Amino acid sequence: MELDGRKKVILKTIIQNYLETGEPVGSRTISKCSDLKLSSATIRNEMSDLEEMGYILQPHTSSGRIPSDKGYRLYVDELIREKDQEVADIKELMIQKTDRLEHVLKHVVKVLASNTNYATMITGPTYHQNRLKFIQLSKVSEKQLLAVIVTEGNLMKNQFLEIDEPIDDDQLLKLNLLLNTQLNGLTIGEINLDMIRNMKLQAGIHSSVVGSVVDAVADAIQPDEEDRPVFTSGATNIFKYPELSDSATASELINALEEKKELVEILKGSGLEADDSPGTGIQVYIGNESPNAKLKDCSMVTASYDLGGGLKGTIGILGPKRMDYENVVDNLKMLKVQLDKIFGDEKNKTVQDVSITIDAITQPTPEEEE
Amino acid sequence: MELDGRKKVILKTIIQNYLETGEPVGSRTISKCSDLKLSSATIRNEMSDLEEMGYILQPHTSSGRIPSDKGYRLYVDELIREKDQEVADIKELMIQKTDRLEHVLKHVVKVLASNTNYATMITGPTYHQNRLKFIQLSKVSEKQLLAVIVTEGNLMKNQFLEIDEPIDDDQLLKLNLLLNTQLNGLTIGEINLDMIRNMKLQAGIHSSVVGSVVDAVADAIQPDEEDRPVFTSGATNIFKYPELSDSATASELINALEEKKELVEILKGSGLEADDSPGTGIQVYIGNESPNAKLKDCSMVTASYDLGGGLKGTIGILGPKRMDYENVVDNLKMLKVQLDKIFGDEKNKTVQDVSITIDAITQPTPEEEE
DNA sequence: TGTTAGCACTCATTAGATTGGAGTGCTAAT
DNA sequence: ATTAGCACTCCAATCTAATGAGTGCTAACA
Repeated sequence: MELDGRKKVILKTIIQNYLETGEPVGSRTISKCSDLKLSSATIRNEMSDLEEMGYILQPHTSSGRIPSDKGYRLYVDELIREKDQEVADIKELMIQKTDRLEHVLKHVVKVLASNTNYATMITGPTYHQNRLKFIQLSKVSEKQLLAVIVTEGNLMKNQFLEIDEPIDDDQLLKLNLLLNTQLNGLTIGEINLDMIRNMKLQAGIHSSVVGSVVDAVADAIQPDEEDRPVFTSGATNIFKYPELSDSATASELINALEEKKELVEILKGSGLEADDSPGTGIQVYIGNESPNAKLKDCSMVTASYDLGGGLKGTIGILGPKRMDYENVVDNLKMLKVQLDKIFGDEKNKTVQDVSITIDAITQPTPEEEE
Repeated sequence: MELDGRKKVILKTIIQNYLETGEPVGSRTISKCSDLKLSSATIRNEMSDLEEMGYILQPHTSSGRIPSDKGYRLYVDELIREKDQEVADIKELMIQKTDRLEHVLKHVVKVLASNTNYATMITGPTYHQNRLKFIQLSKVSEKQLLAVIVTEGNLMKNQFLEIDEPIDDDQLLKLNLLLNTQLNGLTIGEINLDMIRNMKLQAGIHSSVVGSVVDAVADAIQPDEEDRPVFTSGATNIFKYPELSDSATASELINALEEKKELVEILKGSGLEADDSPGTGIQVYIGNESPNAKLKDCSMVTASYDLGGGLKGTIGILGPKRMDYENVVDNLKMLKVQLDKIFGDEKNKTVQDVSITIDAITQPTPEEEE
């Protein structure tokens, strides 16, 4: 059997109708609202075919049809192909310039959640290859040093170091010089034991400090994948969709949103695969296509964002299978544009804002616009 | 009418029974399981009295009785009085020494949630009066300075400052000296315009830098009450209690847990009032006693914790009114002991661990025990 | 006077039975 | 190829009756 034009139109109508109502849709409904002037009987025949082909299914004999995962998939693919052509028309999102990326991210999920009425999530960016840029040891008290480590993306980390014996200003200066000359511009992978031994040798009595600093560096430069920041919003939106709001399903979904670790896993995966479908970077998972079994009754749309400077993260939207894909995809595209607007223009500034969990940095040039 | 001993026993039995089952409890049940050898008829009379006094109520004519808020209140007050006498026997909680307080807090809510089967939340500590301890400006690049600001609790903040004209090492040293001598030991309230003007004068051409630094200081020292860290866990536990898991209620509760801002508000309030009931620092809100209308169908138990060094925060447990108060109170007490164990012994170390949102600090003396 | 047994009554819950209607599949006519 | 018509299916909503846990009250009892 072949999926001719008419079948496609009917399928599309069925899906759109189902997206709105959430109820199985019958032949008569289609016959009325579709542009095709066909009687319900004809539609029935077509629907019968569509069912045979696996695009729609019947919850029970003699109820209307609902789209199958395969049906959704066809619809979404088609939809996204169309969307690719259009230039997304950007309604202005109310993202204000805030002083920390963390805030922006929180804001983004919130806006997105209230815009779409689905649950949303976003992961903070990661750096591919983080290089050391600057190290500074300062003496805070007799036996305590403060190490400040700055990496290329201006990710910062502070750490106190206890020292056994006092160190004078001159020695500290030398130590700083040593650390900076030796380690500057390196990634964690490039620091080897040889170098460390070498440095320890040169540092003399303060070799233990070098060890501590290197440890701190390792930490700063390779931030825990484990507690990569994830923000979620609109979890309660799930309750707006009856098919998801029974106690068991809702519990499972909200649990999934709560388990940040799993969430990161899912979103990370999405980000990678996004390379497949070029152009948009938007991925749609329908039902069982999802990497996580918990989400088998939902759909999830993810998009990876890129703030330049190697900063990449992922946004996700979680909703029922009968999600308004069109709106969601639009929103995500719009969001990308917005983020670019905010962060894209000045590379330096962008990167500056980005020390997420690790540090609080305020906008260097405070252009107020509240 | 008077609340004699027998009535109290009966009330307690009713409540305990209801805590377990969640079902209205009838006279016959009480007559069987209570130690008092009384017939159901007698119990009925007593129950009738208790109802008249407002301690219990009937969902509808001819169903068993359930405790009213007033009944719970009596029970909880009595219970906590008892508990105060006992020394809580501490089952070892699986809190490991982690390297960041943030992790500890996250862990605590998680453990507590799985221990109690309720939803839990915790706010990070705040400082009452934050004093400046150390300021360091370093040159990162030609036109960029890095300001590191450390306050008394070792709360740290980094901030980049853009400068218009280059500054040489000597000048930087002077600037550092100036800032430290002038501002050291002050709270934000103590820095006045006069001082700033004075400093700007002394700084000469770099007066604008002083301004930026002072701004950064203000930020660091008075961290946003707004985005005080709050962690929640076990939100899905509410689905374990039928009386809370209908779609509307669940949605409202989970929403309440999601709205961190409101949550902080609630918990902050609790912390303050905790002074009333001395000794425990544990507060119980039953139903409408809660400061937030959203929680009117639940109970909430809060405890403020104190890590020394002016570090105070609040833990909260949210569950149905028929919450196992005894267990919850025990758990909270135990937790306090645990937290003290971890953080209490060495003041310095405690405070060190605490730069929560602002900075990542690892344990200065890494006593591994994994 | 406090306690108990017994009885009539209430009312939420449950299971069955009934019905209405939306929808299908099939067939025959157009 | 399309459509009208009819018989059939089955979910969902409504009603009914039965069940049973629980109460309040009264009268008897220690």
